Amino acid sequence: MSRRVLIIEDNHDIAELVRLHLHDCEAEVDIEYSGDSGLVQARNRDYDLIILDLMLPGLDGLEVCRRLRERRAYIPILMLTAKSSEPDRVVGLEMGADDYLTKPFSIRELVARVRAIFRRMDALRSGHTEAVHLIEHGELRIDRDRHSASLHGRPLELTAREFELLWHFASHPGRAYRREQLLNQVWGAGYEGYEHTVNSHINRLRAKIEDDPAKPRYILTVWGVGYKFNDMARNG
Amino acid sequence: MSRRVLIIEDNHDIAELVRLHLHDCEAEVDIEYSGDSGLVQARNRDYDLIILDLMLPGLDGLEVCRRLRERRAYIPILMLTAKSSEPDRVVGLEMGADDYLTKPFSIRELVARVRAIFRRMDALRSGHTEAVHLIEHGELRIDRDRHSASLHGRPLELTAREFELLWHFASHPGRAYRREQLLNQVWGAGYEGYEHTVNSHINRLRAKIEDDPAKPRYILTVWGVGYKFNDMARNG
DNA sequence: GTGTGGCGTGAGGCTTTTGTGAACATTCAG
DNA sequence: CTGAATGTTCACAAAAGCCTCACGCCACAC
Repeated sequence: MSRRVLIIEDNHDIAELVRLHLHDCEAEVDIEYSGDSGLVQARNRDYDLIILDLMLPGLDGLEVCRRLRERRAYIPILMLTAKSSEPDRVVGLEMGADDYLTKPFSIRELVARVRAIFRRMDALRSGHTEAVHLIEHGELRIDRDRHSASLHGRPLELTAREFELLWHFASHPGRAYRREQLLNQVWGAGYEGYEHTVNSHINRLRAKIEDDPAKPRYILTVWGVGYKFNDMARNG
Repeated sequence: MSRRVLIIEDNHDIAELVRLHLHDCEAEVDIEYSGDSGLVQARNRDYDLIILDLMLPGLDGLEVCRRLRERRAYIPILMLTAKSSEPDRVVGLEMGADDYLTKPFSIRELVARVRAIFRRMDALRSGHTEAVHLIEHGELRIDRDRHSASLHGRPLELTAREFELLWHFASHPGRAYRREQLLNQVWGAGYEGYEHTVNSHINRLRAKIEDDPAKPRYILTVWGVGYKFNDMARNG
């Protein structure tokens, strides 16, 4: 559960159906049944996505969208509605929606579109620090231009994959990644393979950069989740 | 602001129609008529958007998408195709498309979707992307990205399940949950198990976050109902 | 062809987590 | 005060998750 989704939808069955399926993409889902409460909740917490019905009791869906867009922080909005005419779709998109899906909808397509939005957010978020070309953490130096790394001043013999993995971790110290995310972000979106593959590479990487691979100082295991790069200033 | 769009589409009429209308949103448009040349061109210049037909001479559209996605730089891709079935759409989106529009299409809707993509890229590029996944209640701090929590500044050693449970509670302070709800929302919909399991985890969680587990300040018991996160307690 | 290094997968063994049972404690109604 | 219902604590075995090592495949260089 690494994403947060808010569903604003007065039809309980649809809302529950969507919640159920979004669980599969590791999303934590809240539901609000009216426009007013939806707007309040959306402003109350930070969501990664809002799925918005247009015909709502209380505040109209378009109005909810407009008010959300007044704020600075950008939140993706997916409109899910029975208003299926072309002008409706255009208005919805112009009003600030990222995507527009009409009822009746295929739940699999909805999930696919939600995943597309998550993927994009991930890619752009991690691309943000891409301008940096040299990272130093304690005795560890990683140079993107030279595509090389060194520890205690001694060069490390890393393979391409190991380097990418290490770079990805070191670019976002402290942040925990699940194996699925790593496969997407280091191996490339749409990579089909076992999550166990990640273990293996972590294992080889640790053998090269950790003094004692059994007690790693750099790449830490987050049990039941995945791995993260240690950002605590713990020398030893 | 000038945008650069690449249209990869073998039907000259459609390509020209789209080019014509995208001029309205100040876009500079290139056209390639085959998959191979499209891929080369896409890698050759920096585009803000690629509009991709799927049924192409030479390299297949899906293959073009896949190869583009291998690269680190993220380019939005809008698939525009006659393949209109639900499985086709799902495959296209899973393959890395940002949007999927089927022929015949409304040119106004296409333009609206393109503008939505531009708007989003602008917003994300200007840095308003960071949804902070952090909750603080008094001395309790919970960080979703780091998948860690701390109390009085000291880190807590929580297991994955404990963390999810705490996060769920802290996300909705004051709200009481029945055990059945918690099993559904934290363990996942459709989880089969005893409600007593929740007790056990609450017990372990309290042992870690409460100064005196017998008199909890954070996670309170609601007799005959379940548990709730205390939203009153501020000072100890 | 042949050799080499990198990579993904499989299997076994180990550690941590978690669900469950049982005993004990608390609340509440009458 | 008593008893039933509900909640808490603790221990333990099963399950899940992780680490390691080794094997075979593939791409590339020679």
